[in-house]
Amino acid sequence: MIPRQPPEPRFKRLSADQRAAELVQAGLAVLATGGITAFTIDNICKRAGASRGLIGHHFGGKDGLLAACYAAAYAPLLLMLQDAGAPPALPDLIDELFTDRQFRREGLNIWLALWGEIAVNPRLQAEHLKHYRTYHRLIATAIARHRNRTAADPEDLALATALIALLDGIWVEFCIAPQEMSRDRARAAVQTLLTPHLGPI
Amino acid sequence: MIPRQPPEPRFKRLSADQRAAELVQAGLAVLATGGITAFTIDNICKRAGASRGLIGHHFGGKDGLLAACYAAAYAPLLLMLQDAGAPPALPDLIDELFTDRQFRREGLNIWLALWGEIAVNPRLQAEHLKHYRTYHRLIATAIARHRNRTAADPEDLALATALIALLDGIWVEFCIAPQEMSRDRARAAVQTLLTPHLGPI
DNA sequence: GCAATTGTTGTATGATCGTTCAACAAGAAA
DNA sequence: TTTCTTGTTGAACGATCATACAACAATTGC
Repeated sequence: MIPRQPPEPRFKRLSADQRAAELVQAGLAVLATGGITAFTIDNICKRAGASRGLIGHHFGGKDGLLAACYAAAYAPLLLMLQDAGAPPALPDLIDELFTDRQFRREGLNIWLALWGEIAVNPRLQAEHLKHYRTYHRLIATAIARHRNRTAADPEDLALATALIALLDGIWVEFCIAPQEMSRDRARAAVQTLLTPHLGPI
Repeated sequence: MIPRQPPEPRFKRLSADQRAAELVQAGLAVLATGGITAFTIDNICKRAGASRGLIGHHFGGKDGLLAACYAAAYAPLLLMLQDAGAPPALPDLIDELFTDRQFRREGLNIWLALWGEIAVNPRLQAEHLKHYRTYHRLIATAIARHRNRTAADPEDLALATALIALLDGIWVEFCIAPQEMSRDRARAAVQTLLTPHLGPI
């Protein structure tokens, strides 16, 4: 008599939150690797090791997952800016942006993939605005603190706008021409343009 | 007797160069409107008023057309920087970047669409490098001239790198959140960050 | 006019796309 | 155990994708 094994489960059953998180991670990985054109149901589900019906079930469709991926792309940045309740000191903040954790092609590629889509997709544009405003306010606060102000004045807000744009552009160049925009050059660009306004950082 | 009209030609026959140019223009229009995901044979040929076989015939396939579109996207910028044999004076150059001709969402959207693709497409990356180096050299030359130098020194090159990144980032923000990055704010950002190095512009 | 050239058309093809949904099964509750 | 809830599967569907190519026709050269 062969002892009967309990049959191997055909799939693993996750909580809705867990499964959603795995699909988002897979979506981000696909965006980083192949850009927005690789963001397909097949690619994502294969990467996540899940079946094709799940994206519809958990996100209502591909667009829903894309919006969730956008929020997830912002998460590490906002977390770093908020994890102590307030943004870190500006020099620390900038240091962090050039660590291996933040300054990685695999991570930054995601922004390029998403920006091209946000520019022509009103729903994602609305989604973006919320995250951007939080992000901008936190950067402006860090700048104001660095100047020993308690609240950000218009000058701080304008400088935050400029710094955000500069970082975006650095990420673009780093992703499309790494030979020309090394981490050192990127850092030097930020130093050079900010020092006259904020002192040596 | 009805006088026999010469039959209406069923299509207009263009020279290879003309047709190629029309397809490139249609491709750019599609990128500006719908991003890289709208860059399909059907969309492009419909926009160009041509049949679907032509992209294969003139460019060998969609990838060939995309590379041609990338070169065409750079053309207005490089033309502006070279049309007098040398780049314009730096203040004029920056003024031009904020005219209606250059600072338009329809035009700048094209960059966002392409960047997301270049980041994950080695062939386009190689294509990009050529154009970028020309672009960078011209900007650096304009900066050197503005400082009364005959040739660009390392400081000029670094500042050119920073300025290019800043412009890229401004274009990104302007395309994905026009409410937050108006033309005036964009201009102010460039002024604020460059003035300490180049004097009032 | 006539033949050669070459730009153009549009269908056929097979692959892949996003979505839907009925059947299923894993785990929780009874 | 049995029932119930709900996460999961995967096939089916119609739409759309890029490409190939044989037939065609506008123009050029003669």
